[in-house]
Amino acid sequence: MTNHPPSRVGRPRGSSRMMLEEAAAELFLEQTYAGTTIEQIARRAGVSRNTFFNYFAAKSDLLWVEVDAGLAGLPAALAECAGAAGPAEAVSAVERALLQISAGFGPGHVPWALTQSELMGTTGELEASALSRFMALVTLVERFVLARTPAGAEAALVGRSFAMAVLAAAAAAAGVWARAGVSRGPLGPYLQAAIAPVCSGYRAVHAAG
Amino acid sequence: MTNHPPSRVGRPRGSSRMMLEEAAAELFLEQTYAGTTIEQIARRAGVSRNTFFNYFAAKSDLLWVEVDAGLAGLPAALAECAGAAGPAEAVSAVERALLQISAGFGPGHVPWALTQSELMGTTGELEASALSRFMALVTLVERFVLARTPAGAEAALVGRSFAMAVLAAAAAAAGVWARAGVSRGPLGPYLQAAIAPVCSGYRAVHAAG
DNA sequence: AACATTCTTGGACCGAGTCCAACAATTGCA
DNA sequence: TGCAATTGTTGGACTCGGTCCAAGAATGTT
Repeated sequence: MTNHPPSRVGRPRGSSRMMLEEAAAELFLEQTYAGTTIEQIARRAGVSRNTFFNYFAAKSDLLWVEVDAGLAGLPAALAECAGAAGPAEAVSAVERALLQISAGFGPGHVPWALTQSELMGTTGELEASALSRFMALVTLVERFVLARTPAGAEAALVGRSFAMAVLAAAAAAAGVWARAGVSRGPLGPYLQAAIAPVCSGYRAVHAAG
Repeated sequence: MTNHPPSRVGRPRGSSRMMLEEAAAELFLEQTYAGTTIEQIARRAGVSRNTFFNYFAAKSDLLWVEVDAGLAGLPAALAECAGAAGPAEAVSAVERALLQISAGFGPGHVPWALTQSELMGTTGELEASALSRFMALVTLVERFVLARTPAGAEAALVGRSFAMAVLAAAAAAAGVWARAGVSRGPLGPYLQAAIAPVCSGYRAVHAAG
């Protein structure tokens, strides 16, 4: 990725990023997310508070490192299905792409954002960070579908509502999966059960329309 | 509601609440939401900053007064359809209840939260307030549906994902409607087109399952 | 009049996030 | 070897949303 050939001008970055993530993980376990301040995280990582903002734009970003990494594959997964011609095929492509992404999440490591989601509502930062990620995915999916939908009176509305509905269902699946405890298997089946009805519903609309 | 018979003990409230709303409305028009501080709102309303928090728990509450008022009717609208027996009927009841609520939103007054929704992402408070409201509705709808669903392996997952999907589609409809400009008619048709596919998709699952 | 109750207010405080100006560490070039 | 240019790090000051508390103001009750 950002694998600069070892010669780069300027002062090299410290090994701070991973240390910040680890320090945060420890502190979140000890004190919960809301109970730890950026100052504490930075200090435990042996770094100044300002350096923290050099690596993360917001405290809440720490909760989403794993999720963001997994979701970064969505554009590529969608591009693989770029051949999809009509709107119904586009819906199916989105369905497949989401399932493919979910394969990256095993029962072992559950992202912070999901485990601490029960504390959502107390802080508000969590909600904010969650929704901003959600909306980014929405525009991605929406664009993919609209590019494969003939223009029509309701095309924009249906495209956007499908994007939001299918991603909301996916989020629901992730939440239930995370709360399922140790017995949870892979995320895939949860996701499948959650989004299939949405997808088939919108496929029917496109087939009829 | 809080219609105390005129005699009540203690110092009476000033007429502050409406003045705060009006002051905020003016300032949001002049300076946008993010550009105005609570201090300014309070001062224009002729009230101290602390008094503001006596009426609103957060600055973002000001964006949702109309929406909250409209959405307050959802429990009642659902209760009207409480006779619904099975899960498929419950889905239809939710669909009807949402449409009934939407009748309260005409083309004239569009809530602040929707008009300023394009600025979402800059502040974060907006996202947080939006998601917390969304999740409140989710648990409402989820409970309504689950109470009418026979227990089963996937019942919880399907119930929650339906709730989130249908409300996400509804939110999409509200967003598109708000952005439609002066030519927008009533919200109802938008909502109808957005949530119908979701509802029919989940109805099919329940009919088959 | 004294009192309980409720609203209002000022002030102090916290934490997230921004901005800026200094400083440190490195590469590249004379 | 020394001198830029570049980039990361740091401290400090600042803004703003939100919380907390203690004092005061305005009412009803006894």
